[in-house]
Amino acid sequence: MEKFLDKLSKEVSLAFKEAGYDENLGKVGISNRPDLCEYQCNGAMAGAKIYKKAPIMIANEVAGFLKDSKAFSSVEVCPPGFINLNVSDAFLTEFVIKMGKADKYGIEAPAEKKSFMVDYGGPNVAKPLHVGHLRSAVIGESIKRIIRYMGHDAIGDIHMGDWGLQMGLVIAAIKEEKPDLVYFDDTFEGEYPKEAPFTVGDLEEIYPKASAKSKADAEFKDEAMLCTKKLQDGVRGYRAIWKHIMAVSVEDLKKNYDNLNVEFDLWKGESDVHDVIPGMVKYLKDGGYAHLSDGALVVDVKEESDTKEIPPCMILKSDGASLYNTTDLATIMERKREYNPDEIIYLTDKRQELYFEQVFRCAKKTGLCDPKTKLVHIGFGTVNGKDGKPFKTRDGGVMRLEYLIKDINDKMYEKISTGREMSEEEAKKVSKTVALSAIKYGDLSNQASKDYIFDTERFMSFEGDTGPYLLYTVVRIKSILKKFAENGGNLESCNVMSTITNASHKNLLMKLTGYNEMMEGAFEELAPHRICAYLYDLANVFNSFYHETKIISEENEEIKKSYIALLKLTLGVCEDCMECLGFEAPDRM
RNA sequence: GUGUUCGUAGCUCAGCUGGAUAGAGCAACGGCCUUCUAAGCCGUGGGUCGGGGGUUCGAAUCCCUUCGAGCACGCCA
Repeated sequence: MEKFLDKLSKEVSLAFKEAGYDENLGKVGISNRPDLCEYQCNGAMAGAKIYKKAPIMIANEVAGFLKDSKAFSSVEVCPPGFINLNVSDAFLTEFVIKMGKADKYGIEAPAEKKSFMVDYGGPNVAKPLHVGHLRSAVIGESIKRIIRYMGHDAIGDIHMGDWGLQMGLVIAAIKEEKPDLVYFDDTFEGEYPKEAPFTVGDLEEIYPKASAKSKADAEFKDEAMLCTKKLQDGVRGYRAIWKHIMAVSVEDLKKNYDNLNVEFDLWKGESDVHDVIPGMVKYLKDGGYAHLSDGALVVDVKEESDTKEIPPCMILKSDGASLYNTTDLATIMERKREYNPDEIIYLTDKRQELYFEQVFRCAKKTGLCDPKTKLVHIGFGTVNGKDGKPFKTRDGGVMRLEYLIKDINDKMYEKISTGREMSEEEAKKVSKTVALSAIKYGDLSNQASKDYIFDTERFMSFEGDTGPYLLYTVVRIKSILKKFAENGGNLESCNVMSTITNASHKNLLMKLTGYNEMMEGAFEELAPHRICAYLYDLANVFNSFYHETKIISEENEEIKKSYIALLKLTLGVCEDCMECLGFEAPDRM
């Protein structure tokens, strides 16, 4: 469905053309002076230079041709050459009526359906999630949903850190503590136990200890490296214990991501490409792409247009071992082979920007990646505490995501269960829903690339630009619709009609018309915060309308039904926005 | 050092490809509930958009410069 601003622009462009000017000057935008008009066109001023004519004259001529336009109820020219426009009720309501009937409120299926892979989450196996993992999960999930909503295909891949030294450290630590375990007996030929000899809790303790020990104890570090090698070489027992670590850890991760309403299609990791790395390295060598530099195997990725020094992309360390780059390149290769997507989107901390630039260039240059595949890195900023420094616990440790979420859930439960009549069970469920919106909206409403301050109190507030405020607004709408139905009203029979009763009514209609344009923008820029801003604006205009307008008690039956239809539309738009952001509203709160 | 991102109200942030008087929220103050959830709405105060220069009819936005902050810059991920 055509965008509303484009429809208005078409009208004005035609007037420019009729007046003898370039029709491209007729672009209409939302007014930045709502006290003067609803929409505005500044083309006359841009045209002044081209036609060597006073802008006010051009504007007046154009306005003359707009007199009969059905789209506008008023057209005014203001010095130096603004064309101020008010949209006619009929034109506006006609659009909203069409929008209400259209699939996805006027968002058309894409001309060309594309396939995307979204690489997000990126947790490390055997290590608990911390606040840093929040952004990747929340933003990535939203981007995946936006892509799907726009009618494209998206595969979400968690891309775990499940290989390399970190696993060797864990295995070495287990071995040290329980050297008699059958996994470490090289002569053992039977079947390994199905049960893991440890729990998630054990793993969470093992890793930090092992990591610290390896730094102080050289012997232990050597052992860890040996374990890593044995694992990678496929030694039976080491693979078996690794599988236990994976199973235990993945189960826990699933639980955690589940709590965030984040869902992955693929649970792949670095280990999945281990076997294809030798082939890839051979390909890079044989193709003449890679060469040795200071003992390491690298691919040059400099380009003439560079304004900065881009170091080569390292394929193998000087000791011949693979590294992050190696697995990422191999993953690109495998993704090409298995899915050949049109675009791969990576969500990581923005500090990895240069790194991904190197990897992308290398993948393109060497043909590991299809030339048509677009590789995109979305680097997000740091989550800071109230002091503006990276978010920490009170004693300065890393804040575990699980505890953070639990803390917010508990606080929200307290807030919701006091002063509301609600069963404990419902209050728990509702507070979890509201808490999730607080966390996700708090994160997503900031531009991804910027650092932001994680202020629990502010995010959880029901006032202002917060998730709970939006949910509250949606709950209000639901409540009215419920009441209407309880009073015997038929929701299906309600239609928006062309009467506009007051200013806030019109504002609501106008805000709704911007939906498809906003969503397309959010998709093109992969920017969930655009949806947040729209949702907040929409909630505000709705609340104004709500306070100015009695809906259930409206006596004119037709107008009442029109209001109800408008509420249904507003609710639908809000729900679709929230769906794209990855949270939802309860029925009451 | 090189590159890069950023600097907007007391605080947290918007501001799309340059447009009229720079916007929200929080905090402060003042109104509005016999009526659909007042967890709301309406209003008041608060700013040399870090500084300086330039391009333009017109700059928070584009260019240059300067100050300040963060981050990255081959064997970590």
